[in-house]
Amino acid sequence: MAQQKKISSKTVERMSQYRRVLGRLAESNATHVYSHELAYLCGLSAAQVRRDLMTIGFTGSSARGYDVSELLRRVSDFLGFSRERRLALVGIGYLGRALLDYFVDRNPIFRICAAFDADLDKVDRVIHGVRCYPVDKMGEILRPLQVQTGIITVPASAAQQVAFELVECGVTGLLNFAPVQLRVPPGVYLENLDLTSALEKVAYFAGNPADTEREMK
Amino acid sequence: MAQQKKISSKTVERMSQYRRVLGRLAESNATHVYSHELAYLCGLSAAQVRRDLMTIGFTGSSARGYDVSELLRRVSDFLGFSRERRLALVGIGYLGRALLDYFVDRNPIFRICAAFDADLDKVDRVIHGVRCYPVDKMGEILRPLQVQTGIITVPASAAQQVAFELVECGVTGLLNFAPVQLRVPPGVYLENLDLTSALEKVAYFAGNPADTEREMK
DNA sequence: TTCACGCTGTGAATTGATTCACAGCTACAA
DNA sequence: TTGTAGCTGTGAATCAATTCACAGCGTGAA
Ligand SMILES: NC(=O)c1ccc[n+]([C@@H]2O[C@H](COP(=O)([O-])OP(=O)(O)OC[C@H]3O[C@@H](n4cnc5c(N)ncnc54)[C@H](O)[C@@H]3O)[C@@H](O)[C@H]2O)c1
Ligand SMILES: NC(=O)c1ccc[n+]([C@@H]2O[C@H](COP(=O)([O-])OP(=O)(O)OC[C@H]3O[C@@H](n4cnc5c(N)ncnc54)[C@H](O)[C@@H]3O)[C@@H](O)[C@H]2O)c1
Repeated sequence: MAQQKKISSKTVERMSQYRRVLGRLAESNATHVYSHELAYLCGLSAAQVRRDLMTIGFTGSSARGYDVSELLRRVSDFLGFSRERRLALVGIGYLGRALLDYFVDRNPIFRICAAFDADLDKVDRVIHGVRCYPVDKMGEILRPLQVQTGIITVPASAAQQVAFELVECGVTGLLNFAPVQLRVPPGVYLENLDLTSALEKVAYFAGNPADTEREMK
Repeated sequence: MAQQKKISSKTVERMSQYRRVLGRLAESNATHVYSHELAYLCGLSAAQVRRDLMTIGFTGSSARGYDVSELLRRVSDFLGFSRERRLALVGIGYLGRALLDYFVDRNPIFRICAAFDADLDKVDRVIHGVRCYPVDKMGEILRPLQVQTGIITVPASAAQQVAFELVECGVTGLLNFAPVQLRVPPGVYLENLDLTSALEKVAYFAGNPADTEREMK
């Protein structure tokens, strides 16, 4: 079950994109895709796609390309869609609620199963279909469910404490939206999604068209 | 006023982070920072910080490090905080509202000045302090204000059309949250923020601790 | 049955980003 | 005044990601 080669985070991210467009292709009854088609739909190069599929050992046919449904299954397996994955969200503010609304019921085996907030007005009810608990119930709820992934949408001042508690509860992957650099023990994966930096970056290039050049990833 | 060397998008993103932590440092009355301190606060290496500051030609003192307020001013200038920047948001759903709530009034010279939606129930009022207009008023509103940056938070099915319209209105930088690969003409900067991929990536590494290894960027 | 086209799989090359490593400087201590 | 510890600025080295380029194959056409 061990991974032979190490998989880069970029590759995993692209797998998620492949999965999405393969889903659409499957819905439109396409049976095969060429690497250049998949690439186009994802905004990548054909060589990139072939390289990625190589890393998960998927192989296509030289004349017909890749079998859509087979590849979809393979990519889904790779991403862990074969067994249920449970996620938790902490911080039911504007952003937390947007995420709950979006992700709940979107995929039954990849689901946010609990939300937490320090504000007692927001807890002990169901928001967008997810049970909301006070933060001090975290361990009690998360441990038995073996939740592995946590989403942090609390203010920056509370984020480190929340991260620490989530890790204590057995979470090994964190998606952090708070604008602070969190410290996590080795073995815990941390991904920061910094909306402010992203926006300032876009504004920078919008205002400096000379730099935009070939910056179109 | 032209950029001599090309600036990478990664560097710009880090500039935004530097700006944030420099702001905090200034508030706490720190007068100087060493590259390794700034690096620690941003989760980067000291060499990286020095390299970045080199690209904007900022230079510190070998014994006291960098002057906080001077560097803050310099980085802010670099990012374009010296003149007002106007942004527009299209799609006043959950995510759009979260962004409006967060970015409005946070910085008066870097501001979302208009929001648009196709749903007539959502327009012609003020949400979180921002005027909301019907989509067909886009040109009329954006052109005179010289809005350069657009945020797209509409459903995937509408995103390409919205992107096209924004570009028509003179926008040269787009931050897209919709899970589709948009096509924009050369010279327009496009940044995709794909929350689903980000989440699936975290879930992947949460479930494959072996791969987490040195993946801690 | 044979041919030719256009695709895949993949080493090798390239490009880009990050880190190393160290010369040179500066403030402070003695 | 001199010594020194610890920092910056930066060329060179390394490491990571992407692209090139092409051998080899499978399919459909003739
Ligand atoms: N909304 C955005 O567009 C946006 C943009 C950039 C960054 N962010 C960051 O994302 C995070 C969330 O943003 P938001 O707009 O949803 O904020 P918000 O203020 O609307 O929500 C924060 C929520 O966290 C809860 N909370 C506070 N302390 C807590 C604790 N210790 N434990 C559990 N819950 C706690 C609050 O009760 C609140 O419900 C913030 O860190 C913010 O800086 C948001
Ligand atoms: N909310 C999340 O957490 C999340 C996660 C992943 C991806 N996304 C993506 O972000 C985007 C926005 O998500 P959301 O949850 O806010 O969606 P939402 O459905 O709550 O809001 C979409 C808004 O866009 C408006 N709209 C629809 N067509 C339009 C058009 N042609 N012109 C202008 N406005 C139009 C709708 O009236 C609505 O107000 C979607 O593309 C979604 O896939 C959101």
